[in-house]
Parts: sequence; C-alpha cells; structure tokens
Amino acid sequence: MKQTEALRISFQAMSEIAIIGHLADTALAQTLPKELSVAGFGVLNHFVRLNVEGESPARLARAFQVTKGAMTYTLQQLEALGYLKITADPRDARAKIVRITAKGRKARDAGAASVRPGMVRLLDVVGADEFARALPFLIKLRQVLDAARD
Amino acid sequence: MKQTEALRISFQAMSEIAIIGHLADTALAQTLPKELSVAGFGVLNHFVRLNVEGESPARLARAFQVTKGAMTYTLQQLEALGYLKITADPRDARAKIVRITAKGRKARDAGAASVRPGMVRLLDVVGADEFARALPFLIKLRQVLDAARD
DNA sequence: TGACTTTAGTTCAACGTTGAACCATTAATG
DNA sequence: CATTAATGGTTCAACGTTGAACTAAAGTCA
Repeated sequence: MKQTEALRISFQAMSEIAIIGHLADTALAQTLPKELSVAGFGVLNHFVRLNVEGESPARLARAFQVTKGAMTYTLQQLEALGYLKITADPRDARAKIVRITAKGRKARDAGAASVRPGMVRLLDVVGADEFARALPFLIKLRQVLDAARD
Repeated sequence: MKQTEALRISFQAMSEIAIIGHLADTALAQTLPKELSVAGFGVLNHFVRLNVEGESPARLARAFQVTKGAMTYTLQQLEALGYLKITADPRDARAKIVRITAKGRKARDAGAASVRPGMVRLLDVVGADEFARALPFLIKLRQVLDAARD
C-alpha cells in the first residue's frame, strides 16, 4: 500500500472513531438521568466493574485520561449526590481516598440498565462478532495513543 | 456467543472508541496552532477534502453532528480569522453560504501537514493494514449510530 | 389564500473540559 | 540532612459544547 493511501485510510479511520465516540457520548448522556454526567457514570462504573474498593483522585484522573481539575469537579458532583465518600488518606497527607457508596452502586446499576436496550439494538444491526473482531485493534490503538501521550 | 458476553464486548468496544476519540482529539488540538480549534480545522478540511465550493451552516452542522449553535460559534471564529467568507444565500433569505478563502486553504494545509508526522508514527506501530481492515466496521457503526439519532 | 409547520440562523445560560497557578506534602539527590 | 524535584489536590478563567428560546423566512395543504 502506498504511504499516501495508508495515511488517507488511517486518517479516515481516526475521523470515524472520533465521530462514533461523539455520537456514543451524546446517546449515553441522553439515556442517563440528567444529574449523572457521562464522566460521573464512568467513575461509578469503574468501581463496580473493576471491583475496586478505594481509589485516589489522581489515579482516577489518569485512568480516564482527564486532568486533575476535571476529576476534582466530577468527584465533587458525585459526592454531593451521595454516590461517593471521599476521605483523607492516612498514609499520605496529600492524597484522598474515594469510595463508592451503596447509593452510588444503585445509581450505576440503574445507569447500566438504561444503556442496555440501546446496546441490544446496536448489536442487532452490527453483530456481536464484528465487535469482537474489532476489539483487539481498538485496544491496541488505545494503548499506543495512551503511551504516546508522554 | 452469550448475550451477556456480547453486551460486555460491545460495551468495551464503545468505551475504547470513546477513549481513542478523546486521545486523538487532544493530540490534534495540541498539534494545531492554538487559534485553530479541532472543530475549526474539521470545517476547513471538509471544504478541501470534498472539494465543496459553498455550504450552508445548517448542512455543516449536520455533517459534523453538532448543534446549529455550536456551528455558528465555530464559523464566527473562522470568519474572524479570515479563513471563511460568509454571505447571504440569494435563493433563500433564511440561509447563508459559507466559502473557504485562500487564507483558509493555507491554514488547513498547514494543519494537515502538522498532523502528518504523528500519523506516520502511528502507522509505524499499528500498521496500515489493520486500519484498512477495521475501517468498514467503523463506517458501518458510524452510519448506524447516525441513523439511530432520530 | 391563510393558517400551520418546518427550516435557517443567532443568542444565551449552563455544563464539563483544559491549562495554568497555587499550596501542601512526599520522594530523590548531593 | 537540606535542597530540590515530583506528586496530590484545588481553584479559576477560558473554551467549545448543548439545549432552549427566539426571529425570520420558506413550505404544506385544506
């Protein structure tokens, strides 16, 4: 394949990915209850999915590729909603420990449930095997971009 | 494949796509000169890539999956920079016609050139064929989500 | 034709993000 | 050890986005 062609294709692929990400974000935001942002749902989901007990804001910021300031904002919202409990870290006076509450767990379950129908509809049209085939490529691409982010 | 499994995989795929989109956006924003936003570059690119002569703001908003308000904002920036010329549409008094200027063309070429090295580096690691294999899936997924956006 | 409905564009408050500045604390180094 | 560098967290202005409200101009159709 000519390099020009390769550049064109990879550029288009990145464009498509950016658009899909945008559409998915918008769809998710509309599905979730309005007091829960996509970022907030992501954090709640993180605790449940990975069965993590406590995380520091800094670790969360890195996990979500977001600035510390953005994470501070998101966590403040979630704590105000009673979905998280944030305490001081006894081992490091700079740090804090973030924990999900029972209420937060319920909110994330409700969120996950509200996403399901849309996902099922999507699987109906696109096909589970296509997702499965694309996933390794996506993971690799994410890892590379992630690492390149210096 | 069990449905639970299919849901898990497709959900993860969408997550990866969202993250990649986010990383790509950030990387692109850092590469572009600071007066040119990703959205602005997208608009300039649209005119050059598709060799379109004139477009209405409404059509552009639809093409980029963005609200009319967001497109108004982007176009105002680009016009202030002298990259676009916006005139009234003689055939429809509600509408306007957006055209790229020579200066805009130069800015988009410079932008495209500044993206190239990063793209080449990406191709080095991920491989052009992988992009090529994934592209049809991505296009299909984008089209489905696009259509589902009612 | 006249009454609705749709479409084009703008404006504005609110949101979630970034980048930079800042303070406090811990880690690394000479 | 004493400095210096790195890390954790917050705050704030600025940005680009949404959604809603609005004006103006077509389009539809009975």
